[in-house]
Amino acid sequence: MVTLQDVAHAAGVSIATASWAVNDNKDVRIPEETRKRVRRIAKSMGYRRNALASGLARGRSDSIGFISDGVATSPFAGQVIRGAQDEAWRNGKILLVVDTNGDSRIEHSALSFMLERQVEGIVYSSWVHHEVVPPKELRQVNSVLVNCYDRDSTYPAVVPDEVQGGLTATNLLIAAGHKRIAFINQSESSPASVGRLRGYRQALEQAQISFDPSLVILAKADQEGGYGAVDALMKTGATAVFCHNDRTAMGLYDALRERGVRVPDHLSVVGFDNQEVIAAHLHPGLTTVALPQYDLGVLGVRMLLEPSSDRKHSKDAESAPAVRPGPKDLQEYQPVHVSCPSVVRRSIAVPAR
Amino acid sequence: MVTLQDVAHAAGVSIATASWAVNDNKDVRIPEETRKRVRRIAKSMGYRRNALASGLARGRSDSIGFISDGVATSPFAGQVIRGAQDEAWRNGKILLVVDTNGDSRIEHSALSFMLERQVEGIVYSSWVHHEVVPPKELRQVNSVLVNCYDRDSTYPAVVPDEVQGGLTATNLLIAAGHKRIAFINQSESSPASVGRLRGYRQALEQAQISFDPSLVILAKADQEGGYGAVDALMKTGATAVFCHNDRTAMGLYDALRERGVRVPDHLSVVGFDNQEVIAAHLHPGLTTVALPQYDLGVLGVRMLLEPSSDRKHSKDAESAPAVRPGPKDLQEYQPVHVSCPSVVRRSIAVPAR
DNA sequence: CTGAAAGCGCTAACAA
DNA sequence: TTGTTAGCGCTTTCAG
Repeated sequence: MVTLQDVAHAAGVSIATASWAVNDNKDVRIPEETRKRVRRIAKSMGYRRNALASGLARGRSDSIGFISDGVATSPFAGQVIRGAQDEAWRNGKILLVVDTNGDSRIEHSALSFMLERQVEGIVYSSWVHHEVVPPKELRQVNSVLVNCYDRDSTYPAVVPDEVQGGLTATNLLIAAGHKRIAFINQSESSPASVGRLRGYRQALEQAQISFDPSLVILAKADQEGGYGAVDALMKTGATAVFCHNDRTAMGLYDALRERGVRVPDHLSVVGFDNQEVIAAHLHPGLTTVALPQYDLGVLGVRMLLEPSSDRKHSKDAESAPAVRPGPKDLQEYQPVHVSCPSVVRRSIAVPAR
Repeated sequence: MVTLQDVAHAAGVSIATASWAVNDNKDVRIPEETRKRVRRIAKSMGYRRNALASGLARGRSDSIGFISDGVATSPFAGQVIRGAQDEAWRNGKILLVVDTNGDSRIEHSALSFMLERQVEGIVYSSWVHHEVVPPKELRQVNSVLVNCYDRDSTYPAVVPDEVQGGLTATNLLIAAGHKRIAFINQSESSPASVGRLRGYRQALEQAQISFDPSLVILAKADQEGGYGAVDALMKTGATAVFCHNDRTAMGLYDALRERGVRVPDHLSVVGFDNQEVIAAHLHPGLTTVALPQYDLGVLGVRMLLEPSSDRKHSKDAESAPAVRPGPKDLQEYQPVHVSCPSVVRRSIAVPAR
């Protein structure tokens, strides 16, 4: 291994000068030619800076931790991680990734590992949008929650805008002229199910369509759920349906086909997630709303790297007068909601009649 | 930040003793009580070793690089990365992950980044099994190819056993009693398409069924390909079909349903990949062969960490007498083939007649 | 403009 | 058994 010392020696300059030349340090003026020469020699010798030594000396590691409870489990997380990586990259940082698989023991060791490695921040992410109680070690370093949030908003967080997403999806149907729109929602309560429902209702309201509770059907948020919801759905007499997610829509497609109901001629369908191997490949292609996974990743590390103080509001005694004392000096952050764009394909038509 | 020095000071021991105590070094005997005390004090002070300093001093980083051309693109890669991570973890190493998205510029910088960070090895992986020409920097460190291989086998590599997979898939059909088995293969030539075809033929041969070329249909390896292959398939009069992958099978399912052909009553189907959000959720559930993604990851880092010399064969002049000179001192490795297990669901039945 | 030198926090001889 | 100390490779004052 060739060190900076070797380079300096070979170039006949001091090690300090070599360092400056190699790092192209602007704060110090060394003749352009010397700089060039040193760099050339360094390259020819195959010099490569030792990031451990450099990091130690500078007190920074140029790395940031990324903790996820499931990269593998879902195609989703992959996009988040990619966004995070790209943004980190742009800032000269590298990602230390660990997938805890939801195991909190792994989570703790992962955190130690990262902290020992002097990460400059940690992105704590979940593959499903939900509330989490982050391990306390997270406080020891700058960190942000992605696709999840803590109850008291003591961490900055970035999540998809479920309400807007639900609104967008429903509007797609309304715009096509539908009035009787069913909603196969996730039976389990979650940010997604309540947010999307709210969006659905907002859209109806804005279109002056009165909300009919019998139009919302609860089901498990996967193919089996969608498949099983078909009877209830047919009974409603809806001309269109908003499915909680693409998997639900996929299951529904199957059931509809078995009944001879054609999409979109007999029934218009809109999904949610724009899920990789599914949405674009159903017959007909599924119109849906995309989860902004990549952007979540990007924003997550961006927030880490440039802690813009304008986004946070210190919880002062006036606005919340001793109602819930809580940890004294913790700030309260406004979660960032990233909007979910629509992706139009072929599953929507004007109503039959 | 509390350093080892602080701990030593607080405990009234030398810094060396503190180091030994904290790291539970067995090579040196220090009284159990001292050891305990130091560790207790360290913990109470919130001491955390600086991995940069420690790594620098020891000359190791306890980290390994993982380069992929697409974690995000495919649900597959997620599993590989998880396997790699778990195995690294077991050995006290952490993964530096970067997804190059197939961009060779990113690839080069990623390599530099990793090399600078003194990674102890690099796993170079691809989301689709194929031949690659790895960047030469890979030679500067211990590294292994995962789900890909280089032409001259100058790197250790671990790949799925496509032949065995194709054989297994076909045997599933044969075991159910099918004789006339079609194969919708990927039109593009790839390790998967040639391997699986070979497996298919081997299975037929072993079952004494003669190979009928008209039974193999070429199609794009996705839903659209499967969907479009239905006409050709029906013409063959096959009672069963082996699809190149699950996506193909999914598309085929759609087309069959539109024609009123029922799976498995009228036609038995077997896929390949056991793809996450698809295989288990089709109607009926798709019997398939699983790609051993997780194991590929595990084996990759394992091979990195314990370079077992029994797996490699130096290319000696006798066995290959000057035919292709090639880089003199490069070893030739035998790629490791990981077998693909079958996953039985409901898409296979005995032949109709 | 350039070099000497003092660390960064930790490990591992080498002494004691 | 424990402490002293010389680095690991690089950055960065501080003098020259």
